Amino acid sequence: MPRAKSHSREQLLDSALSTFWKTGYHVVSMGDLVRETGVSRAGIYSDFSGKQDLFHACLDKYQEIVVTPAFTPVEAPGAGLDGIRAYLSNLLNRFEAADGFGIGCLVGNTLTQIAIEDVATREKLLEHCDRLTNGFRKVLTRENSQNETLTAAQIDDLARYTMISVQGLWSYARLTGDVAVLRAYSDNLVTSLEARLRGASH
Amino acid sequence: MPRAKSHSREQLLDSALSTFWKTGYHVVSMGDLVRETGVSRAGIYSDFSGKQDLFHACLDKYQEIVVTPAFTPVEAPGAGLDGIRAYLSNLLNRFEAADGFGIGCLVGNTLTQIAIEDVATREKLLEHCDRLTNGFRKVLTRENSQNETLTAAQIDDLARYTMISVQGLWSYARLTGDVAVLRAYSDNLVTSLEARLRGASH
DNA sequence: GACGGAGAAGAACGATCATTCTTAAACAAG
DNA sequence: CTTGTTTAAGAATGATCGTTCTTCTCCGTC
Repeated sequence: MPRAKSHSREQLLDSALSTFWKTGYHVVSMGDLVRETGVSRAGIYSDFSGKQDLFHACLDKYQEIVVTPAFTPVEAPGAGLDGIRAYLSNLLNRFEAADGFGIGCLVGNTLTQIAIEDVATREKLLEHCDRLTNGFRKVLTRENSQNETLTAAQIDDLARYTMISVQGLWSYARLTGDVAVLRAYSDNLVTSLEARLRGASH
Repeated sequence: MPRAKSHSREQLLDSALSTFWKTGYHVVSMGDLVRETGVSRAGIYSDFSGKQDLFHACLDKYQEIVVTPAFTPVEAPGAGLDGIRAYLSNLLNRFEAADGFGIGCLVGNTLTQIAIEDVATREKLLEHCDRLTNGFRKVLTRENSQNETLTAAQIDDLARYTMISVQGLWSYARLTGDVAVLRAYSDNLVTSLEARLRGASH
């Protein structure tokens, strides 16, 4: 009968995820991961084929334990603009609780760290962005269905606009510790969505 | 009499800048820099005390040869929203000319790459963000002076909103090769500024 | 032509990287 | 307790990192 593993793959992933998230893929060394996760080198290599494999697993874990819970208000059936407000508000609350400079979004951080040629990683990042865009699109489509102020193409652009703006928010969150600035940004974003849906361009 | 240097410090900086910009600080090795710049290791170390010193000089050079020319329409005396439009349009044209995935903004890329503790670099990035914010604030203040639709504090927030949105734009530019998506984002950004200045929140 | 000094080139260095391998401890089965 | 198997731990490895140093070439001067 095989011995039970002394370390949990899930705990390893949790710990590695937060290390990659905070510090970035290239700066994190296997030695760092051994120290942070408490799992030996052999333990890590028995579960993953290498650093990149572990990182890709962390990207999946990030979707599971960070994005999915945070994005629930947007992806919930029947969600409206309030869902987007709740999503942003939750993220800002967590930023505030962290007390200090933010670590941004793992996906956004990775975006600027990976090589142009790394198509496997890029694919994962695109999936994340599409997920956000799709969530926003559903909400905006629903909000637009009453007045039909905007065309489907405009809703499409506005959904991507929201997604990219969120990327900007988390990017800048790495630079500032001032949650008020981020809240002001978030408020302005929601305000501009409201204005567009109300038909402010006419 | 000292011999003339065979390499130009400016050309070295130009070449190093584009290498850092494309690939990122940590991934670029001194060997890469020697190959890309055509300057020997000794040549580089005679002009700069090390990799980080060279990188900081590249950040300055970036301001000089990238940000300043691109941002002229916004910083020009008397510039209005058209200045912001021209600024965004110029950047997108350059993106399109590059033909492929964008390399984003060196400052935005660096944001997610540096360690939280690297205060010297962080300071330089903050300066850049403040410069953008100040430029946008002047334009928005001017546009707002006619109707006084917004308070000074609101203009402040809107200026930062614009700056952060631009960060998001360049962040996502690393992921997509589709300039139409970026143009749509840029259009939406300007539209939302117009709407706010017109007083769409009432 | 000979000499002196400065710059270019890249070999050399210690440190550290991701990965592999060796070794020993820990547990189930008999 | 003994044996067999599987894991954990960290030493070993080759590659590569940023940096330094040596070597050689080049050029102005006498």
